[in-house]
Amino acid sequence: MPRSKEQDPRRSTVVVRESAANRVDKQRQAETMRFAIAPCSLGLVLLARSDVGVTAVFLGDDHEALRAALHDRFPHVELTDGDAATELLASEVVRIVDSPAAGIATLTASLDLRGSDFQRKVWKALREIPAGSTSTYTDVAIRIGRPKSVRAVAQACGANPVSVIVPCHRVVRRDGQLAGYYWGIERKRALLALEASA
DNA sequence: CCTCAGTAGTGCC
DNA sequence: GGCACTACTGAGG
Repeated sequence: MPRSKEQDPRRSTVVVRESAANRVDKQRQAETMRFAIAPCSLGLVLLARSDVGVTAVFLGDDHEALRAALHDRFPHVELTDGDAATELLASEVVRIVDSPAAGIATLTASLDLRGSDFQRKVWKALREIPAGSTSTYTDVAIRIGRPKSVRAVAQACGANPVSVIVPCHRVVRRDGQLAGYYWGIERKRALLALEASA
């Protein structure tokens, strides 16, 4: 599902724009990300991080598929098994998923979000939606000052590389329908149910 | 129910 | 630059 193309802006080349200080020199030598996979009530969660912060939180049912998805997302990045710190972060995400009341969606690590300016603006807005509540694509569009960019907001939600932590699952249609979820609509439903009961 | 147009960001020529 | 995608929405059959 994640496209695999040379000039996908979510790619490591964007690091240049994201934070010049952390840029790996033109990717002459590949950047490295560590990742860890842990089981949770939704299946498996994969967390990846760069030297800057968390770059990905994927959901799935299969170790290999998750790893492949990570590679699709960051084709030029060298992936290595997580260290203790990465495993810890993965377990934090599991905790946030399985007990949203305790989690309060804060991770003890910074995020390294790779995307366009517009996408990061959307993702930032999503992080302001409190657990247990929902917003709509229209509301988010208004909040970022682009009231007509409703569909683009939805698209940006779908491109969110850091599920759960950037709670794109809390955005639903104006009419109350759940709309879609990259990791499966059932997971979106489950996440919202867990948060609602917390 | 269903279709349609408006609309804007992004992917892929 | 161009064209075809959408996790949208409100209006009109």
